[in-house]
Amino acid sequence: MDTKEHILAVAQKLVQQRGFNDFSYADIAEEVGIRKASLHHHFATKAELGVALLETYSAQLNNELLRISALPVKADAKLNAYCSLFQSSLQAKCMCLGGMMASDSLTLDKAMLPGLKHFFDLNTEWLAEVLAEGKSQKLFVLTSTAADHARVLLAALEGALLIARATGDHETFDRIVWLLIKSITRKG
Amino acid sequence: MDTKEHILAVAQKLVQQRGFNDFSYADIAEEVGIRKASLHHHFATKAELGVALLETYSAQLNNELLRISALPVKADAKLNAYCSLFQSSLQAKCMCLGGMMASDSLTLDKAMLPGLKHFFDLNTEWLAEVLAEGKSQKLFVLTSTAADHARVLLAALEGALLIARATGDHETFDRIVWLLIKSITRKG
DNA sequence: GTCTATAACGAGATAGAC
DNA sequence: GTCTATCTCGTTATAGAC
Repeated sequence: MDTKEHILAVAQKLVQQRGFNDFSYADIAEEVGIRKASLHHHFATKAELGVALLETYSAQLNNELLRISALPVKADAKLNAYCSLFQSSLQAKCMCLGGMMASDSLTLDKAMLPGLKHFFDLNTEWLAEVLAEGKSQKLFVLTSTAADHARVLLAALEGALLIARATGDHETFDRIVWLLIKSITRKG
Repeated sequence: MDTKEHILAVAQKLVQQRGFNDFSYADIAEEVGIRKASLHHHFATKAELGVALLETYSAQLNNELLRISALPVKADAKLNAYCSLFQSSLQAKCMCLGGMMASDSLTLDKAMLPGLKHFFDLNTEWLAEVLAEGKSQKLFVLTSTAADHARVLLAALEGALLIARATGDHETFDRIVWLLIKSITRKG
């Protein structure tokens, strides 16, 4: 891993833990093992770093979604795998980077906002596909469009992660995920 | 309104817009019309201010919930009124103070965490009551306990507010609320 | 590409006069 | 209860040597 990737990895973790405005170049520099002035060679401004973080995070998500889509399983298992991504984040006491950036949205450089919107679109579009797949496999029963159910799922998972991480109540998170899946699963 | 209340009102709005760590005593002082040193007379430290903010926000919510509970309407209308609280927040480009504090949770003074947990409990307990009421009125069909559905509703509303405020997509927020309510509403 | 050094600013907090 | 003045520290960012 080269220095630029190392910086991005460290900064990503810091955003997910503290938020975009609550860590400094000094924090990154210490963990990467270089001086903070050197960071500006790779990312001239913090806004530039933020844009790059959103890009790489969306790319990481896309890789995960492609991996899940390629699994030789039905749609219900794919949805479970997607929810597991949030569960893993909670176990690491990390918020989703997109959700964290969203909470900071009013203070972010405007250059970061398109990348943020793109991240949420990536999630809902993939979810809508999996929901439609599950519907045609007679696994899911949807009471509205797949796109609407995708929006509800993403919002509920982001919210559940947000709350559970703050309260430390992992059981509540698991119950929310369970009920979300159950509520669209065909009975019997 | 005395000075202390004025400070709390201004600080609350700033938290809901920017987060607890992204505004300063200088911001409050300017809007209240006093010097920032004077703020320390009312709230010696920012953590003290944070604890007070959570207390007053929970008290405000409690007043709203009591008002809604006292309305001469059925449970479905009460649930609608609750969702409208989030809708109003979105229109003001404000996050829920609890949700915002939750995103900052790893950086908050530990004295603030019990008040934060209490805020979420207040929401879910009231929601569970209204859901149980609606079930006995044959308005709602629940596939799990009222408490579980309450958790899903709160998480989804917090998440929907978080995302919609960042993307500017108010229509998506409305569709999420509509589907959440529809999914527990008895058909016919 | 990394370094030392520093600029320029804003943060929370305190002392002490009025 | 509010003020002026100040302290100490941390922030992003830049200049210029190596």
